[in-house]
Order: sequence, then C-alpha cells, then structure tokens
Amino acid sequence: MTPNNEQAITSADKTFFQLRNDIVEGVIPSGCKLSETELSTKYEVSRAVVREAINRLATCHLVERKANVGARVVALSPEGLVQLYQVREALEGMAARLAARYMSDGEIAAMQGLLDSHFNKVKGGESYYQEAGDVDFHYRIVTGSKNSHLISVLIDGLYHLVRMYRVQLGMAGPRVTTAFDEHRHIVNAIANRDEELAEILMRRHILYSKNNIEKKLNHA
Amino acid sequence: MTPNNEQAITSADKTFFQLRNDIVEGVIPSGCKLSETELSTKYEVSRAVVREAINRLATCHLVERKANVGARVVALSPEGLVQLYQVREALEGMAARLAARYMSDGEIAAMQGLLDSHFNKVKGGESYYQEAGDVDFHYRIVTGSKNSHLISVLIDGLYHLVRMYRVQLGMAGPRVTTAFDEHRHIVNAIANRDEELAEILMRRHILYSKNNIEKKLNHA
DNA sequence: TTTTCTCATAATGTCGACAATATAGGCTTT
DNA sequence: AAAGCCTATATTGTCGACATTATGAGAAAA
Repeated sequence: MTPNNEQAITSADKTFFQLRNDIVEGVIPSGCKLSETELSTKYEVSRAVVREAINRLATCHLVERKANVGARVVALSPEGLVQLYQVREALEGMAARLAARYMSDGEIAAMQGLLDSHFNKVKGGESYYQEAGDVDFHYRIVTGSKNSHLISVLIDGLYHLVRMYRVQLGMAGPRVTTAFDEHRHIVNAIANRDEELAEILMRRHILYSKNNIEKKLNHA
Repeated sequence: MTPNNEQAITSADKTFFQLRNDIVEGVIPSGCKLSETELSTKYEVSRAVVREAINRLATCHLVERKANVGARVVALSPEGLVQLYQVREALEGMAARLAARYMSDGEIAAMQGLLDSHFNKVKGGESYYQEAGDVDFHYRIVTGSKNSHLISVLIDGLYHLVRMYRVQLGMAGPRVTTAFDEHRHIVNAIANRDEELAEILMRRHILYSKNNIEKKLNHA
C-alpha cells in the first residue's frame, strides 16, 4: 500500500483518510454522488466533519464540487489519464533535476540500496514489490527535490489519482524489468549530479509508462 | 488586477475571495495569525464559513494550518520564492508545449493581437499594462494547454502566491521590453506548432524572471 | 400528448452552542 | 533564582438545528 506517514489528529483527518481510501480503491465508485447526510450517518460523525473531508478530497481532485448541488467522485477517462501524466512528466522531471542537485550522498546511497533489494525480491517472483517499489522510488525522488510545492502537489494530490487509475483500470502490468532499468538509470544520473540527464530520463520514464497504459486502454 | 472570472456563489466564496485578496495585497501581513472568531466578527459571517475560507486558502498555499492550533499567513522567503519559480518553470514549460499542440489558430491569432496592443500601450508609457499584460499572457498559455490540472494548480493556486511576492516585495521592475520580446518568441513558437521550442523558451523566460527577482532581493 | 408552471422534498449552506485541546501565567518546589 | 507543574483562558474541533437552494413530481394549460 501507500506508505502512510501521515497520521490523523482530528476526526476530520480520519474521515478524510477513510473516504480517500474508499474512493481510490473503488469502494465508492467513480462518478458516485457523495451525500453529506448519508456519509455522516455511515461514518458516525457530524455533517461538518464530512464536509471538511469532502473539501479536502476536492483539493486532491478526487471529487468535484458544485455549489448548492454537492460533490461527485471524479470520473475516470482516457483524456483525464493523459492530462494526469502530462503534469506528472513536468513535475517529476523537475523533481529528478532538483534531486540531482539537492539530495545528500547518504540519501542517494539509500536509494541505490532500495533498488537492489527490490530487484532481488522481484527477481524472486514477488510481484507485489513491483508496485510498492515503484511507489517508493518516485516518493524518494520527489521528497529529494526538497521543494515543498512539488512534494505537496504530487504526494498529497496527484499520486492518489494515479493510484485510483491503477487500481480501477487494473494496472498490475508487466513492464517490470524495463521499468527497473529506467529507475536504475535515473538514480545513476542523480548520483553523477547530472541534472539535465536526470530530468530527461525521468520524463521519458513517465512517458513510456503513459504509453503503456494507453495501449492497454485501447486494447480493452 | 487579476482578471476575475470567478464569481462568488456562496457566502464562503465571498469570504474566501476577500481574505485571499487581503493576504495577497498585504492588508493581512505575512506570518500573521488568522483567528477564526476574530475574522468571523470582522467579515460578519459565522465561524463555519471563515473556517471553510481558511481551508481553501490553505490549498492555495497562502496559509498554513496546524491541527488544534490555527492558521498563519505563509511566510515569504527567498527560498520559498526559488521553490515557487522552480515549479512554475516545470508547469508553465509544459503548458507552453501543450499550448503549441492544442491551441486553435483563432486563439493564437487573438494572443498575437493581444501582444500588439500591449506593446503599443507600454510604448506609450502606461506602465500598468506591463503587469496586466504579463498576467494575461501567462493565463492564455495555461488555459491554452487544455489541461485541467495545469489550469487549476497554476491559476487557482500558484499565481496568487506569485502575485503576493510581487506586491509585497515591490516587484514593478523593468525588464519590460526584454520580457515582451520573450513573449513574442514564445507565441511565434506556438504559432509554428513547435512544442519543443515553446517549452524551452517558456522555461528560459521564467528562469530569467526568477534571476531578475533574486538580483533585486540580494541588492535590497 | 406535450409543455410549462407550481410546489413539495431533500439536499447543501449557515449558524450558534458545546467539547476538547493548546498555551500562557502563576504557583510550588528545589 | 530556576525549573517544573498546574490551572485559567482562549482557540479550535464538533455537533445539531435552521435557512436557503436545486430538483423532480404532479397538475394545469395548450
């Protein structure tokens, strides 16, 4: 799953996390209307809490809100997926560039070690680690950029949408070993402090990933 | 001012716009604590609407919220400005690329006309049009990308922070004619449907702009 | 039968009150 | 006098009730 280092303080936090998970996992289906009263009875909290949770979901682009009408879970579409990956390409490309500039030698070494361990596990046939490893890799690059805007937009926002597409469109997909090679090349560029190359490789990595998903969509 | 095509439906909308403007313009100073009770009496609305407004400000990164403590207006810093422009470079670069791909011939022609009229007005000495023209130009590129994520992150989010830095650090600045040339080159690339060049030029344009601001900050 | 208007209903928006939490100031203790 | 604890107070978090708005069913008119 997603590494959950965010912890719920208030009741609204908890409700937000639960709702977000239910939406990403498809328990609450795409396009579904979110009734405040209904959810408040279901989750056993007041409407104010549900309202705040829904507002936060809206900032993640997981739901869309209309004044005096209500909120609906975002509709998944091929165009939406393309747009999502266009933004990922821009932001994560920059994140890789900044990671090459700002990550400490220790952080880079840790990331290299991570790749090794994931590679061994995947080689041993544990397909679970493919997804988890990919997620972990991208998280480290983004946080390595030390850019608070990049971190919040990607980790608090877009990544949940990415996961939603993956889960609901059944993206377990191959592309395992090739993706690993791409990860390895990116980390090498970062280790060499080659900002330009790191950005280019990350952008191509995401572009390939998008093409792969699009191909599946069209075949289905 | 900012072209305000967003209209307030609910009371929370109105309060949000007022608060946002007061923060950007510095009426509520950077770093200031936002008391819910205080603001609710000042703006003559209930605490619930102030709360919702503050939450929305938090999603714009104009205030920072801590559970059980409250919200403070974001602190402006040289590092924050650098990070802001790093993200702008990535996102607006991609926006220019997509604008070259998706903008209609009519939209491009309109943008060229806009540049002409702004050039004439600035040549006539109306310095107000420098800022307004720059804002308008960047808005058109972003909306021209037809990418809803780019549009919302930039226009609903980062641009208000950009304006806040401009206003409060006194960025009226020269760089008028050179910026105009850069705008012209970018539009030409878009008109030629040269995605690669449009992105590169936009990124350099924003990079120059950042360097210019940094220079001023260091001199002050 | 189709269209339009009206109204009932159910949802969202707003409000004031209460509960839970953080913080500052004073008090005790060493 | 300094440090730590504790209480008073003010702020945020949560709640249920009321106000306002959108929407669909049904009646009336063409």
